[in-house]
Amino acid sequence: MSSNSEVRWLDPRERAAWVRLAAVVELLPGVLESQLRRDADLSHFEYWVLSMLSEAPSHTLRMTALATRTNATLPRLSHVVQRLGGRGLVGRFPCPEDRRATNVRLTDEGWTKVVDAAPGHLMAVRHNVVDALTPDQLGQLAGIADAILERIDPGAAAEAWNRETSQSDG
Amino acid sequence: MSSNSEVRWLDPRERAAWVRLAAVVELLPGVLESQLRRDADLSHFEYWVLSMLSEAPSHTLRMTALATRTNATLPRLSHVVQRLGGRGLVGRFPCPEDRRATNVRLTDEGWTKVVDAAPGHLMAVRHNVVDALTPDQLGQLAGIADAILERIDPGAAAEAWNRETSQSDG
DNA sequence: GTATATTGGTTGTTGCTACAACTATGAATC
DNA sequence: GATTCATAGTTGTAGCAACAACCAATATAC
Repeated sequence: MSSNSEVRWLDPRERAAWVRLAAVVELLPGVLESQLRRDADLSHFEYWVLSMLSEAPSHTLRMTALATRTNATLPRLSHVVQRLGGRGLVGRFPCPEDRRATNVRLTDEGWTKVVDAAPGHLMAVRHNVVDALTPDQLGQLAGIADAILERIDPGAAAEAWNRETSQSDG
Repeated sequence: MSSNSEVRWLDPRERAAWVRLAAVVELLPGVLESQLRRDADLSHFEYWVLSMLSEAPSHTLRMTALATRTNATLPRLSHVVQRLGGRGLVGRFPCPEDRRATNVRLTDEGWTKVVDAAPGHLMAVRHNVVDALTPDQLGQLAGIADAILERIDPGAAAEAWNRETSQSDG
């Protein structure tokens, strides 16, 4: 089915980079996950959801907007928001302007939750990633991750970049 | 519970790097996963397992060794190997030297499977990662990922490095 | 030689995600 | 204004992973 002779295998440099990235991608989520689970009873994705809401005007976002900001599919987000709603951390109500849409808003309890969880999570991110790198490496990482994102999700990469450079658009 | 004033928040540079890495970590597995699932009916982890076996002497490895090489826990590996065994891709038999241990060996069918799946997977890795980066970035990535691995799993990082530099030890 | 601890692995339970099917609203076409 | 298509989101099902409990075999202590 496949003729090996035509395949460009990875040379040692390429292989070294790929094996290490694969290990990071495999292990890093688990590390952050267990810190949050232990200290705040939150999954990393749940934290990200609450965090994005906490940065939004009125602590409110539409499902679709929240989905793109969290790199999630809509079904996945829907389930997670349902669970968070059951715990009283967010509220859901139909959008008055477009009645297909639903708005998600952080409750007071949810706000408290993020504020309490943030320092610990930040410490974990610092310890395992940010503070492990030199300033040069930090800049390199942004460029590298950007290049990869451009391949795996061209639209989202560009959109996220826009959001970041103009924080206050609708 | 937490006094915000003492927390060192991420500055824009740090935040940019972290947000992008988080997105990569969130999205990359799914991309590779669906390519393998579609083309070879294999999860990325299953592929990794078969691949590690294919590189081992006699296509055989003990569970614990296979677990460290795939960054997996033993329970997870056990389930996966059971499924792969059910599909006839690997065989399990007790280790004669230590009867607590079990050896896993790639079957002929399993070997064929990896060989057929490898080119497509390699193309995906090239397209989404390796070929997206400049030679400089490739070197930087290895260093960055290494630094992160050193934090999130010190022992394994060192061990993997040893394996890589001396391919033929027992 | 027996008791205890450690190592190597398996099995069961629970929770989350992916995928697919479905409902409802809005927009577009005729 | 009825029909068709697209958009926004929910719900149900199946499969995988994490965690904990468990069993078996080996090493160690006495």
